[in-house]
Amino acid sequence: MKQHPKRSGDIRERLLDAARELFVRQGYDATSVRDITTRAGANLGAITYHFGSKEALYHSVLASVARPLADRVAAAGKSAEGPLDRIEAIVRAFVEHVTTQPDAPSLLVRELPNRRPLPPPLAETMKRNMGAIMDAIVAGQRDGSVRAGDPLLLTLAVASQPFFVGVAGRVLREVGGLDPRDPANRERVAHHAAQAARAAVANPTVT
Amino acid sequence: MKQHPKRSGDIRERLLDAARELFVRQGYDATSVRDITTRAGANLGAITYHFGSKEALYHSVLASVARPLADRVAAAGKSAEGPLDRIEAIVRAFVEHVTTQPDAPSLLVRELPNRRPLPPPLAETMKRNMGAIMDAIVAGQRDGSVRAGDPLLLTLAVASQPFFVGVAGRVLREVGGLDPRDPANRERVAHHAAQAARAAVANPTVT
DNA sequence: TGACAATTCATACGTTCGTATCACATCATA
DNA sequence: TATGATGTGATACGAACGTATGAATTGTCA
Repeated sequence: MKQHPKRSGDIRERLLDAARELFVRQGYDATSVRDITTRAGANLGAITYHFGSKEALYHSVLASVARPLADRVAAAGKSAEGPLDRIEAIVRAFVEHVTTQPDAPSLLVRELPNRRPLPPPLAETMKRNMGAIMDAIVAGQRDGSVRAGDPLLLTLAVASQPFFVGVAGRVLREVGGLDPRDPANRERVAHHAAQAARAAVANPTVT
Repeated sequence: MKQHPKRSGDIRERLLDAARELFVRQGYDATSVRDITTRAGANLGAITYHFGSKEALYHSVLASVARPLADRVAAAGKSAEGPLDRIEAIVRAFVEHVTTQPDAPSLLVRELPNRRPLPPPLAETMKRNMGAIMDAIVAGQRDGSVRAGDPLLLTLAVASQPFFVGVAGRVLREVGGLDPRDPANRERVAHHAAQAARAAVANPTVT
């Protein structure tokens, strides 16, 4: 395991952690390399040394956050049998991931309105997640369990649920006094989002 | 109409417009007062003079963008009769507003992950919009047209639809080649989101 | 028209930013 | 233990930032 001559992974990891927390909370521009290195207990030059630049560190953070989410969603998409159950499983996995770790949607959501192209790790995750959902939608339309309509729009209707939960968790907390990170509530929120997603795309003439 | 001794509203308006466009596209931090004043054809000091500070200008922009959306949604919430129709009308109004003018969700979505309190204009609009939806939900639960469940979570399921359309318009365009700003598609997207929202909260035992 | 307030302008100030520089410490290997 | 690569540290640099300042201009009333 010791590829590096020294055990250099230490500060590198701490930089990644500190950067993730700060980027999530304040965004890229509002977070200075001094903020990050101070919080990581590292020297000012550490980011340049380990990552080359602030932006490269940012992309590393994105990758470290987005990849696990996409993996988990992809796994959920393969677990269940029927298309509707698959959709529900995907949404549940998404919500559970996102309520324990809202980093990915927070970061993604800051990038979406930008004009610039999405950073590659985010774009890839987005594609994988929406692809998993759309596959289930198309399969469901074939066997009649999902109602007719543009698969892309139906996918959006499904994806919006868990995504919004991740981003609007703060609203739930402030307006409704309901913290989706609390394990007691998490199951309820996940169940609810999954049900809503299922109902939104299920074929009414069958259900 | 001329409250101001001079017709000073000219540059002031241009500053608001330029700032809105840039804040939407790049966010607050990535937009400098020099960007704004240059684009508005104004002097560097114009923002300080007319608004006092960059942040005050930002809040003015937020108010000018968020207020019309909340007004439109509130009006839509009063137009229809039954709770489900009201929900559908709200979502339609929301989507139509947001596809022609995605500024409000773009700005809001950048603020949501922040730790700091929401800027007042955004918080107020958020409250008004979610309140309008929740009113309809509660009414629908009373008359049985909306299924049982936490009204807050059902509200979230509804609000996520139009909101996500506003934010993910870019994704629709890039992944699916479907531009929701195109009037031809707008109606389809609005209809679709409204249907999805209705299906997500409708009482299945009745429908 | 003359005077005064409102506005626009050019420019300066102090701060913070990301990165570069180069000296120093640490450790594996010979 | 000498050596050389790897990592860490203190500090410097130039650029960009938001705002302040005071002069020049503009427009409106007496």
